[in-house]
Amino acid sequence: MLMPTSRPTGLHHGDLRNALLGAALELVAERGAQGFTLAETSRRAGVSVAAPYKHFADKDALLAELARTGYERQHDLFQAAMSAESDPADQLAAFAAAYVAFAAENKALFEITFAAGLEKQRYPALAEAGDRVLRLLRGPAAQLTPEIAAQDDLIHTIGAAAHGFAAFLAEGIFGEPTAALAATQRRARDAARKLALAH
Amino acid sequence: MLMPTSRPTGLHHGDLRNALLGAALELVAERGAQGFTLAETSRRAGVSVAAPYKHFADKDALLAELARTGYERQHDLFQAAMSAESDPADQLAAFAAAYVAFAAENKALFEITFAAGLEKQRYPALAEAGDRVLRLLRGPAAQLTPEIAAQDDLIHTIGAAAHGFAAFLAEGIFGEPTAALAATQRRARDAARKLALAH
DNA sequence: GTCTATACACCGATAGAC
DNA sequence: GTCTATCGGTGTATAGAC
Repeated sequence: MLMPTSRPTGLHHGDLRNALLGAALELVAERGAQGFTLAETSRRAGVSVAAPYKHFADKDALLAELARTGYERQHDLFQAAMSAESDPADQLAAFAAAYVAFAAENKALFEITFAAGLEKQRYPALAEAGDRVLRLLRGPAAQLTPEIAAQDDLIHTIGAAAHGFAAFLAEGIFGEPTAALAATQRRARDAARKLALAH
Repeated sequence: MLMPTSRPTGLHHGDLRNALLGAALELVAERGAQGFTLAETSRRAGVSVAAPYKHFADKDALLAELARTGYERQHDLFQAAMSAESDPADQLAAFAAAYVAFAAENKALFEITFAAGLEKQRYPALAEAGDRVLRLLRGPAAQLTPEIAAQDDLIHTIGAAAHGFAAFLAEGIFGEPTAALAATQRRARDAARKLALAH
C-alpha cells in the first residue's frame, strides 16, 4: 500500500523535550555550564531556535529541569550505595564514595546541580529534590548521635567533605578524573568514616 | 607659574591596569564569574572598550591575573593563620578555618581562583601561585607522618575538606554566608583536626 | 508543535587617528 | 595610551505563518 515515508509537518521526531535535555547535557559536558546556550542546544537537536520555547519557559527553566533530574539520580545512587551497608558510619562513608563517583561519571550533571547559579526559590521542585538528597544522611546521623544539632553538624560535615573531594577530582587536582577516581573514593570513604566515628 | 590643571591626553588617570582589575573584581562580585565581560569592565573603569587591550592580551589574561593575585592573598592569609599555631594538627585546622574565611570574605576572588575555568597551563605564573598555596600544608603534614605518600594523602584530605566547607558556605547551604561564617569555621577547624590526628 | 524571519542587545577584538 | 568607529559573530526571545 502507499504510505508517505514521512510527514514533513515538523522536522522533528516525537519527543523534542527529551532531545533538548540530552543535547543540553552534551553541550555542558563539552563546554561547561557557562558555555550552555539555548541556540546551540537547538542546533544540536536539529530544530530552530524558537522550538524550545514550546517546551521550556526560557533558558534557565531547561537548566533547572536538568538539575532536578541530576538530584534525582544522585538520590537513587546514594540510597543504593548506603543500603549496602548496615553500620551507620559505613553508610556515611558509602555516601561519600558514591558522591565522588557521581561527580566523576556525570561531570556535566554535577556541575549543573552545584554551580549552575540558578535561583532555587524560583524552582520549588528543584529545591525539594536537592533537600531529598541531603535527607538521606539523616538516618545514619540519628543512629550516631541523639541530638538534632549534632546530627545537623555531622550531616553538613560529611556532605562538605564529600563535596570537597568530588570538586577537587572534577577540577583535575588529583590528575585525570577517571584515573584518580578509585583512589579518591578510598580517601573520601576513609575521611567520612573518621569524621563519623569521632563525632 | 602657569601649569595646566590636567593634561587631557587621555581621559584616564595613571594606573588603568589596576583600575581595570578592580572594576573586574566588582563585576564578578555582582554577577558571578560567568557574568564578567571586558566591555562592562571598561565601562566601569570609564574607558573605551579598546583600552584594556593595551594592558591585557585578552579577556582571559585579565581574569588569570586576578586569579593569580587571589592565590597570593590566600598564601599570605593562610601562612599568617598557620604561624599562630605550633602544633601541626592545629596548623592544619587553622588553615581550614582561614580557607573558609577567605571564601566568605572574598567571594569573587574565591570564585575566580576555583571556578573560572581557565587553562592553567597557559598561565604558568597562575599555576605556580596555586601550587604555592598547597605547599603551605607540607610542613605540618611532614611533622605528622614520615612517608611522602601519606603526607600527600593528608594534604589532599585537609584541602578537600576545607574546600567543601568553603563551597557550601559560599553557595548559601549553611544560610547567609556572613552570618554562618563563624560556625562554619568552627566546623572546618574541628574536622581538619580530627582528620589530621586520625591520619 | 515547528518553522521562518526578525528585533534587539551584547560581546570580543581590531584598525587607524591623535 | 586612549579614543572613535566598526566588523563579525552570537545570543534571547517573540510574532506570525503553516
